[in-house]
Amino acid sequence: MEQIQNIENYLTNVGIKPSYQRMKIYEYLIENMNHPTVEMIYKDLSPHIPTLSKTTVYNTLKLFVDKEITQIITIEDTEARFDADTSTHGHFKCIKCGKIFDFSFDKTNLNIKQIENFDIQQTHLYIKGICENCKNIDKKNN
Amino acid sequence: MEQIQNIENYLTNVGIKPSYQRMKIYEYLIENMNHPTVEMIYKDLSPHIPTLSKTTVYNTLKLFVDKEITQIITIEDTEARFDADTSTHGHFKCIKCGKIFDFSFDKTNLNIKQIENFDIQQTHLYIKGICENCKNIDKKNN
DNA sequence: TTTATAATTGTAACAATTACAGAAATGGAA
DNA sequence: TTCCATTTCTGTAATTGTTACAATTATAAA
Ligand SMILES: [Mn+2]
Ligand SMILES: [Mn+2]
Ligand SMILES: [Zn+2]
Ligand SMILES: [Zn+2]
Repeated sequence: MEQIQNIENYLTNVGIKPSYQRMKIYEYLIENMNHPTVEMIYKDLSPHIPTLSKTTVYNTLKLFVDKEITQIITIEDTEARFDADTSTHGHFKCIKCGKIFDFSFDKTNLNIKQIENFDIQQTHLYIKGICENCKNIDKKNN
Repeated sequence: MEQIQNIENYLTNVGIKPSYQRMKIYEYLIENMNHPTVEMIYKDLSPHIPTLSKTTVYNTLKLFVDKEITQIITIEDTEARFDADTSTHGHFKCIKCGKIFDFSFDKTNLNIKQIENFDIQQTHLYIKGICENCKNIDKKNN
């Protein structure tokens, strides 16, 4: 209710006309910070917005990315994931359970010499491996 | 000539039967460290191997990745890129000229707390922006 | 040479994404 | 209100990167 009100103002402030679909999709993104795919967003919102088209999900996300209120996570090469948290932070993907975890890192002391005169606009750190929970499950089974 | 000989031995050592196609594709990867796409590899090798199939390029790259002599670079969400340098190193993509630059970074001082008990297998650092050359071109035009 | 196995090829299938044209909604001006 | 222009949304078709699969070809041992 009030959340929607906030979203409406927020979208307006960044120059996006707050249509019902756009508000619902943005609301979904901030309530589900688990880096959803287009498919997940569409599947979950369809019951509540029966007329929703997958094209609208694609168009809306592209608009959000253009206006820089959403970032694309390409940690897997199969399909894109979306994140309403546009701050620079890292992503860990567990190859066992598939879950994607956020983590923060210090990009100031990366000490990168080769590109020090380059103009940096986006920094993405992707780490793959096995999360603590899956590690413990593995231990038990051995 | 001799290069091919080395590649033949190298592939054999990592457990890959060195067919002509596989040797040529691996040779292409180490001679073109510009992180080619499947399309680039296929286009460039086709004239020299007229019977080459794009499926063979896909199959061969998957085999190289499985045997860990090649890594997949997913810096763009459109198509996969391949890198015969499997060491942990960063990639910078210039959004003007599209070129992808390698750089080294010290992953030890990233200071990541949230995933310190996780089992890390791969680390990918992708940075996007404008390279020095394109920056200078921009300056001249303003 | 025969025969089994592995590698390659070409086509079809698939899945994610984009293009596009028509329908619906929106927001003034008359 | 009605009319009209513009924007947004929708559904389908097209496109693109990738994978599945069956048939062909190459390889190598018996
Ligand atoms: Mn995130
Ligand atoms: Mn590289
Ligand atoms: Zn896990
Ligand atoms: Zn450049």
